[in-house]
Amino acid sequence: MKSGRRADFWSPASCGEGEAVTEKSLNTARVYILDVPYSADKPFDYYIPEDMRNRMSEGVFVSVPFGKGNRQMTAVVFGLFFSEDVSELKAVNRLLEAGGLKLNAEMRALCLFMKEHTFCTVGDAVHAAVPVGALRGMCAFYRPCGPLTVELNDSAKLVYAAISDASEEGPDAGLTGKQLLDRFGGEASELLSALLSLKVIERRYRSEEKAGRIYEKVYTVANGEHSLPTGKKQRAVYDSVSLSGGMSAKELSEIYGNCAALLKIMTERGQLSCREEEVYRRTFSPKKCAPDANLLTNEQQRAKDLICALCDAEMPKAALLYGVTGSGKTRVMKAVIDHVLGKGKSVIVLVPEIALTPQTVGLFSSFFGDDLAILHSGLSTGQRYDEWRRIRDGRARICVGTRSAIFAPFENLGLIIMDEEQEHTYKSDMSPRYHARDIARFRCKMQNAVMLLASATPSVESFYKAKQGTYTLCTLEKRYGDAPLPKAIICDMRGSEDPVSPVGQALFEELSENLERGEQSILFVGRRGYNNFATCLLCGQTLTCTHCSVSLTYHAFGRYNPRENSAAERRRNGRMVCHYCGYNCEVPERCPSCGSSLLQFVGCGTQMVESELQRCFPGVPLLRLDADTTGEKNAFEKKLESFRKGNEKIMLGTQMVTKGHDFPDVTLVGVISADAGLYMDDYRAGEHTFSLIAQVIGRAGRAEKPGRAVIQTYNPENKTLQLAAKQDYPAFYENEIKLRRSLVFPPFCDIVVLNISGKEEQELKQAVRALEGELKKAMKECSGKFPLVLFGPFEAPLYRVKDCYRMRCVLKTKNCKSLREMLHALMTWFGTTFKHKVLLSADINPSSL
DNA sequence: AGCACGCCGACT
DNA sequence: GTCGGCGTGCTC
Repeated sequence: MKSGRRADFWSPASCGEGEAVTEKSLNTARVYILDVPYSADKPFDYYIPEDMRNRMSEGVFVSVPFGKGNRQMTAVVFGLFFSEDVSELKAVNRLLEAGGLKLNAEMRALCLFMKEHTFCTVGDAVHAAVPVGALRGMCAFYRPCGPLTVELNDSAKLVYAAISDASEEGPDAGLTGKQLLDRFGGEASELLSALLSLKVIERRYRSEEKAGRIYEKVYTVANGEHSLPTGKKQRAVYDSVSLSGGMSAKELSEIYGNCAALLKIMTERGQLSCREEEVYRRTFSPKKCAPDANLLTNEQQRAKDLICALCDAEMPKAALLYGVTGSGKTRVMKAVIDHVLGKGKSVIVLVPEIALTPQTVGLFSSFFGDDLAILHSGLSTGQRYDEWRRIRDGRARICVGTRSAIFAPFENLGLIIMDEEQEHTYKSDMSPRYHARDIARFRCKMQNAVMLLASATPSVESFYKAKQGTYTLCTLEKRYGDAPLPKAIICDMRGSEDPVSPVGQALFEELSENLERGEQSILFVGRRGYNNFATCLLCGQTLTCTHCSVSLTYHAFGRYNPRENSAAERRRNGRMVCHYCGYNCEVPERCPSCGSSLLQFVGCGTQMVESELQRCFPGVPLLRLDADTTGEKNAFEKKLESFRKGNEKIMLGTQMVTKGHDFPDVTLVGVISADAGLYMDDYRAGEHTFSLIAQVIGRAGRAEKPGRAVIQTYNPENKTLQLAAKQDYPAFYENEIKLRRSLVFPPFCDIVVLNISGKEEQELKQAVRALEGELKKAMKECSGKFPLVLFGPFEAPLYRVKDCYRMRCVLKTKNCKSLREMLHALMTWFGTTFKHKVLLSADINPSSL
């Protein structure tokens, strides 16, 4: 372990790797137990039975007895050492060796780092870093130990026979405890332990079926001397096998039809030899194509050289590749990846969402073929496990994926790329609440690799670091082929002639023009569904979810005329849906709080825009892209492909339309309402809006044809919108950083959000009061050590979600060791005081407030 | 999280 | 005088 060993987690005297204690045998394991609550998440020491010592090493998984009831818990060995007195220690129960799962020094250090920085347990960190397929793959099964030597009674004989039969199938075959129970009922467990103690059968571990491995017969030309086959088909098969250096039975049958018998004969004759080889479930078919000349412009070449020089330094470095949309960031990235792979190192490429992986994968698989692995949460357990193992076993050298791919088990990382670095999806909002960027920095430090952030609209924090020189700044200013930036019009909707229509006059004219010219358009809508919400004109109440304190959104079943705005009409045509918990109900006829029938539907979502476009442009094929229409697998890619082919002339949708590949025929982009995110009570609202608008506009006119953009707003004088329309990031940044400095927001401080949630409102309030007291006490003790300002406690912006009430405290502070220690103590205290009735979580610099 | 220890109320 | 409530604290 290079670093990461801390006095608070390790007692320095007793932690010995290569220390003098190796003279004596390492009889003690220091482990972290998985699945314990935060307050019990600390190292525990266990005695290692002698017969286990030679197989024991740091990073292995073990099963240990824990607590008064000696429950069997899975644990990870973090240290091995010698103890004089082991009388107080319990013994490790068994080693969990199945699947060869082991956490190397880097991963162990990373888990401790995550514990310290995100206030999760080591177990949470391990679960984040290791795919479930590998973790839960510890499934016990029973096999006979050699020939039977003792007399058994009748029922024992039956059980033994069943186990023996099943084990014939292969080295990993046998019967599991559950299978035995199913077959022999309750007495099975007694018989089982009797047979085990007689050493008639043994217990072994293997991967569970679902995440297990798949094997295939692979044929190669036999080594020894042999006659060549004479038959025509045999000869053809033989030649194929010989030329390819090895083919699976499946591949051969695809070419030659059923040839199982033939293969068997040829193997028996000694012409071919057959071995079982593992096949990995792949998520895409790699197609390697001829290396592309990859000509870079001067500017791109300079950026590439700069980043490659960083990579060659073999030091932990970070760079920010900032380039306007269409400046060829991908080309630079590809060139740098080639350089790093050329040095024999591995690469991780992170993309912000699953929907974007197919594009990136498509692009990269054509370059890197089988060297590419994919990791994201959309894969099945088995697929993810297989891809993960391909990386670990050195069969893949580049990994593309979403946030969790940052844990790809490479041991010789040269480069980690984060595309669209500012995206909030890189921050996990479940425990462990890590930011992929922090994990990337940690891994780069451990492996002397380079972290490359890429974006057209970097986060203010990252750009600040680049300006400060913490990150090396590489700028791409020219658009590809010097294509001009789209001409953007800000359209004031306040004086709109038709206040009902979400499509203003300017946008309507531009759309008509584009349709006439046969060119494509993209419209961005802030929200899915139909209307934003329904309000009562009499009492002013808004229809809200019965489980969450959010307004319900009206979703129409099919076509709907926005002008027929009566509740009765809507009742027939749709339902009210909660976007947080999925709750849905009929449209009420009367206001639930005052009983009036004056329910008014306001705001607009994707469905409404779709209806309106159908009304404005009858017969024009439209493509709607939002979470409701991309439910099925691959729907997103299929729809994009269809649009690329020109099947539809107008595409409308949520965030999804803002990213993605270039559509050469798109010359017009419209933002239906740019105001949505502008005035949220989040200090990053401006940054999000800028990034979103700049990205949508960047979709227009990437090829020879110049692009236009229409931004509809009720705040035309807003500076962020004006700068976004001009794609002037530097000016936006200067503006924003001044604001952040004067109001003291990141990067000039760190923000900690303490979330307290519980099902019982009274208990929650009580816990919050206690927390406030404890916090103020801790603050007094810490005063002077680091800056700390407390805001709250107050109700969270979404006070109620899924029947859970949520309160929060916000701290403006500095993320330093003393702060983390204080929070650690606070979390431990809270956990033991309130148990699971009320939950406390700490989130440092959350993605949204 | 579980599980035990422990200190107060309603029963034999 | 005892059975059982769940508050508090520990788990190598």
